[in-house]
Amino acid sequence: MGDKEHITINQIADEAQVSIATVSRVMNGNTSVSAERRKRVEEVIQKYNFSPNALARGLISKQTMTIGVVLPDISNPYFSSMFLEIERFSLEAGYTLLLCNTLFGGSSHGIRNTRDEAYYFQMLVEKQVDGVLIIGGQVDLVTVDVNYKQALKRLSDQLPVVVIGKEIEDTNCVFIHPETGQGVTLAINYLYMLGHRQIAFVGGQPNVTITDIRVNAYKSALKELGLSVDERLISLSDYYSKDGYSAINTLVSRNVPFTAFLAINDNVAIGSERALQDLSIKVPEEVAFISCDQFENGEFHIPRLTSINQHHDLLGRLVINTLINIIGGNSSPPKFSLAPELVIRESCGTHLGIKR
Amino acid sequence: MGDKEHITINQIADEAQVSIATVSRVMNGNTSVSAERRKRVEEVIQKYNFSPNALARGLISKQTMTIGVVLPDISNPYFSSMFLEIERFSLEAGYTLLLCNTLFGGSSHGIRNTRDEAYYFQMLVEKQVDGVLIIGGQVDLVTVDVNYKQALKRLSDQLPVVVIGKEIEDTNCVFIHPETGQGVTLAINYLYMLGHRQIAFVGGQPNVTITDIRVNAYKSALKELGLSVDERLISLSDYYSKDGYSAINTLVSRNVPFTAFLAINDNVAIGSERALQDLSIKVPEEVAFISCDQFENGEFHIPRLTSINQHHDLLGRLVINTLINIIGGNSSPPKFSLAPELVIRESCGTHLGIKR
DNA sequence: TTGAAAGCGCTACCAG
DNA sequence: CTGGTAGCGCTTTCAA
Repeated sequence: MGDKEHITINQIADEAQVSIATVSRVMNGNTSVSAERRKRVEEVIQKYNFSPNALARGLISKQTMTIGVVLPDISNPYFSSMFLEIERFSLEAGYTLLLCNTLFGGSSHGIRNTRDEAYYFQMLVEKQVDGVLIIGGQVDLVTVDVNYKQALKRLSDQLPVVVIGKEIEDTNCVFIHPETGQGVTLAINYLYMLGHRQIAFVGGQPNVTITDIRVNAYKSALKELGLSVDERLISLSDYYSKDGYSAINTLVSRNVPFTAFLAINDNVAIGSERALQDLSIKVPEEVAFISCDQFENGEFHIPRLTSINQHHDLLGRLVINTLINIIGGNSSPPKFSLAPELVIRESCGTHLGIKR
Repeated sequence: MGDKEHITINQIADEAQVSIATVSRVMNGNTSVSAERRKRVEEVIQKYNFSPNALARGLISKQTMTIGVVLPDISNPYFSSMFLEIERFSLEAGYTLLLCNTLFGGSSHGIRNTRDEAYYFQMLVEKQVDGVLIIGGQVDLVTVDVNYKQALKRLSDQLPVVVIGKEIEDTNCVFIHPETGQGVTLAINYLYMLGHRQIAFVGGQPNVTITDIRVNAYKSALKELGLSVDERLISLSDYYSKDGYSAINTLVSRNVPFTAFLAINDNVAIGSERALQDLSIKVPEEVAFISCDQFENGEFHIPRLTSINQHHDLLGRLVINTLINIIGGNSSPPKFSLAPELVIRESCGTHLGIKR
């Protein structure tokens, strides 16, 4: 049972022989308290290890020092590394985070939630969080569901919301949309430079903005280089290892030759490589690849993954700062540019000495 | 600014021409409301999309339907997969989770927090969470810090606390301590069966319970098989890929031959393999290995990782259920056994056909 | 079935 | 500098 004792400000006031107003002042660092009383109060607080009830506090102050973070799947390194960065900054600013995994589209574990994002939104409003951060999920769909959009509007009508993703009109969210196509161009150019002319694209859920943008960037880059686009070289699936595995199998079954491919992220790259190995296709000798989104372990992979660092950590920092600023009343327009960086390692078969 | 409008129960009552008591009844599914009034109230609630203030609610009801989860690093697959499972069950029971990454011992990213666990504990108490789940961190140290212990005691004096880890006396926590040595025995026996006689142990932070237990199990298993224990074949470090990498380098530099090793988890295994590759030692031909703790991507690795499934998901389910039961007043003693399972894949060089 | 009213624990205003 | 007190928004008796 949760029936453990709870000290209140009244008991502290009693024992310290002062009014609750004075105790409150001491707790909030108000200067208008005599040294003697302050000391007395502090001692009693110490003695009972008293911590003020944040509910009561929040009821008056209208802030809970809590921020809601809504994302699809924390077990995905993309989200977890960002979350860590977000938490670090929240902590410094005194905020705590309510994490909501919507498991949109299913996680790597195949787990699915029974509740949708609207449910979480409602809950966050009820709990009076000071703001909400939305990182992926339904916002990322190329065409956003009407109900979702409505839920998002309602949420953003009630509290500050920052979302990582492309703008959804008729809502009051602040949208931060990093350029994610640029890196693809970098990658394609690099592969071209190495002599590759048949380059495939592997992984990523169809109809999700990031997939869309990258596929488009892929096509544009190809055209820019005077290469033709063959739709059969595009094999989408999802964002996990198993999806890289299946995507490669699909791709190979189409019998269109390719000498290199772009994987939507490191997980997909790993699954892809596994699939190629099972098909006795040598990597990187026969097929080179680059991942569009760098995760943690890539540099320990065999071969070490050449991939694009999209600076998720910086992005995380950016969004939490933006949100906290908005909560604080400073609506500083989020100015930023996170130029992606091609990290050349071994999965394209060369070192080039460019290593950095 | 967070100055968005907030509807309250009063306005709903006004508009519906009933008392706030009636509105409250409607919201809480109390039957003592006439159909007519109920309908009127529901319509107004709908109209304004009213959600009750959980702070005010919690102030009276003494519960916030929020649970605090304290763990070292959510970017570690061990924790994230467990968290997902925990969240799923919390959700069903109506709880939301406050996630606290203590970054104890530093994360894979090298990030460290400025606050310690005691700070989080304090914050969770203030926010009146209904219970706390502690998964790793300082609890896992072989000798627990005095201050930490005191903080833990204070926390558990004030609310229900379930910790995954070995018992720490003088606290009111419920401890759930899965057997983690058993799997090691399985692994060693398997390696022995394959003919290995010089088996090393790689990774894991020294002075952390789980490392300790596994190293001890490793030693016992070796002795059981009539093999001698050579301390030079034990190379500890930490739990990430980079740590597997460094641990192998240390190990090899000692010049004690080994034909197989146990890695503390899949991350370490991956880093280890990379190190061996860099040393031109062939895996699994020259050195076979098994990971003690299976993560997500192991089956896509080259070679596919043979590792031990410790059933973290089940453990997560177990602990959250235990906590929720305690919160609900049922102090059902956590009965369980999670027999680890050796998942044989390729990193020991054979398939054996045992595949399952 | 209904509403009035008493708080939950705290902050902030107002007098003194 | 200090204490009294009016709420914050809600639930829950207690009468009606």
